[in-house]
Amino acid sequence: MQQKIELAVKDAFKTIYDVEIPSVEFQATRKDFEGDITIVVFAFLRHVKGNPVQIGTNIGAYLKENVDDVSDFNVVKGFLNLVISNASFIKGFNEIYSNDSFGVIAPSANEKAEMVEYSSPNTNKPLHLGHIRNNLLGFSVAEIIAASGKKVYKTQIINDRGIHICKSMLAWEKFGNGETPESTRLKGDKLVGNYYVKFDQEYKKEIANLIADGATEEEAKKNAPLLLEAQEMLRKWEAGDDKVVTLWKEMNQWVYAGFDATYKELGVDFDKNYYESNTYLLGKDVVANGLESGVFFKKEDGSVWIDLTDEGLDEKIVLRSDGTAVYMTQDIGTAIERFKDFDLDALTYTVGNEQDYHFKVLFLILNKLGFDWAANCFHLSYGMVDLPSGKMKSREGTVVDADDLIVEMVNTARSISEELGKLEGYSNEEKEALYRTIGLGALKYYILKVDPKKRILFDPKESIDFQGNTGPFIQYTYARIQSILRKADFEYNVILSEAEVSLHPKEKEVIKLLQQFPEVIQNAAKNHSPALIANYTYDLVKEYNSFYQTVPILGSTVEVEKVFRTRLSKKVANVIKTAFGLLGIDVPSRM
RNA sequence: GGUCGCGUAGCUCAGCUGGAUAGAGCAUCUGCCUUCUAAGCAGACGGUCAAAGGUUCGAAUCCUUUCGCGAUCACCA
Repeated sequence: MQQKIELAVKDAFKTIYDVEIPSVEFQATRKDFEGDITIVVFAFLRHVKGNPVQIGTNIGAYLKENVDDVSDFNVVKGFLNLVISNASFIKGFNEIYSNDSFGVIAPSANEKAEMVEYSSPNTNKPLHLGHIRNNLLGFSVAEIIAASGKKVYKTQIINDRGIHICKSMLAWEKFGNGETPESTRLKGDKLVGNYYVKFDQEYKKEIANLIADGATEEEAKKNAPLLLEAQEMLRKWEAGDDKVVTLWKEMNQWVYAGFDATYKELGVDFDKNYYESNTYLLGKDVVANGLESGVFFKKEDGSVWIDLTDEGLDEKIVLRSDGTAVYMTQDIGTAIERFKDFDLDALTYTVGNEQDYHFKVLFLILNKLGFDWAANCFHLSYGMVDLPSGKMKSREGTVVDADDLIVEMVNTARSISEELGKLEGYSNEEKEALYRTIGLGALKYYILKVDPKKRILFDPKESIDFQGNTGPFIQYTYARIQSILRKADFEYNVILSEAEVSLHPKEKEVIKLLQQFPEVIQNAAKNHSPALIANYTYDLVKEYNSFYQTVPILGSTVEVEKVFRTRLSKKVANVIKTAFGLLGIDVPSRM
């Protein structure tokens, strides 16, 4: 309809002023003015000289005359407010009503896919609050891109090798007494994480002893026997030592089982896992080629660098003097590998903003190496989750554990629900499932509604709200609509003609919001921002509630009004469900 | 010091490519549960959009400078 009006406006300028207008700027009419859509006349002054009010009036009159959607107009200053006819609204609503996947575009087969990487944990400790933000963001963005018409592959790279896991392995060997997740009834990632902490404690003791014996702090840190042993273990691992590799495999399996449990709780999944143990040697051949073609240069000590001073950055190392790979080398190799493994044209990395510089450099290097897809690599950078006490520090025990937080959210949902006591007739299992849906809904929405770029201050003492702009509020509206639909004792799924229904202004607002949904999804995909979906859904629910609870049904037209209103409710619920699906949030039929 | 990000109501956040009197929630206060679920609705209170310049018909939004907070600038990952 907007396009129709845009064309008509262009025609109007042609007939009245004989000028070509390149585009028309629309915006929603502010609530204080009469009308539904507003055209900003000021923008035309570049092309047409004259009084904006006069121009607006002329155009408005033309539109009213020639476009049947426009039933009236008024001009305030430079703003041309158009009143859209009821018939047009009803027609528009009827078009979207029966489409259950309204707003979602199925992935097209002839377009290339996009890969979204997220999570990418280390295998030496459990997932924490920071991972939760990462996981929710990555998963949601992947869903949103998929809903915007693109095939998406979700992936993670598991950092399963290196000194960190050796530290856990060593501590387990020395102090573990053969403990296993089964014997301790601990989640595997928790068990391994405990030994990582244990290593650090024992390591610190050794350092203290060495310092007491007269070593400097630096020497002590470097020469503590435990650290040397861990480094030796890493060398053995790299040499393929049977015993070390066997232990490594076993302990990593424990961790994976633990991660899988957390991922399942969070409702996130992956199409493909990459393991650093398979990819850490990648990229060296690319560096060799790049060295030949002059993208990189070698220093006297044999290390290889790239000079990015022309781009306003520094020199960056891509290969150590001993010929081993650095983080950057691997990332170059892994990116190329992914484009070989899948038919991609874009790659998104969900990684915290402390790595902004790294990814800037990575993409620049890929570009210089001549990969045209480098332009479609995107760093989905997000702010840290900070605690009131500052950063989360595992050594200081201020980490908010992912599993613990989920349990806490579910508990809060349980106690609020029980207090409200609206769940008669539900079995205990059904209730527990519901508490989970609500608790996780609150957590996910709380994290996803804020702009990814911004840092989040998370106060564990202050529990996450269940009122206002929250997940449970929106879930609640959904549940209420389900109740309305259950109780509807009339056939509401019929087609109503455009003439039968009279619309309340608030009803119009709801329809307008519904119609924006496809655009919101496209926008969210473009900006990699679930926050746009979240805040849109809230606006919709707010508007709907306000309508439904303040506008009475008038006696004379009860039947038709009831049918239309019920259909509107149903569509709102449908959009909530779709939108929340994109955020990875479930929606309950009752709560 | 260089680079990047952020700064909007007491608190947590919206505000799309510049548009009309800057919007929600929480908190505080006032109403509304015999009609569809009160995890709700209606209303009041609350702002120098960090500050100053600039661009223009028009700036929270774009540009410059300053201040504050954070990140980053390793032969770590």
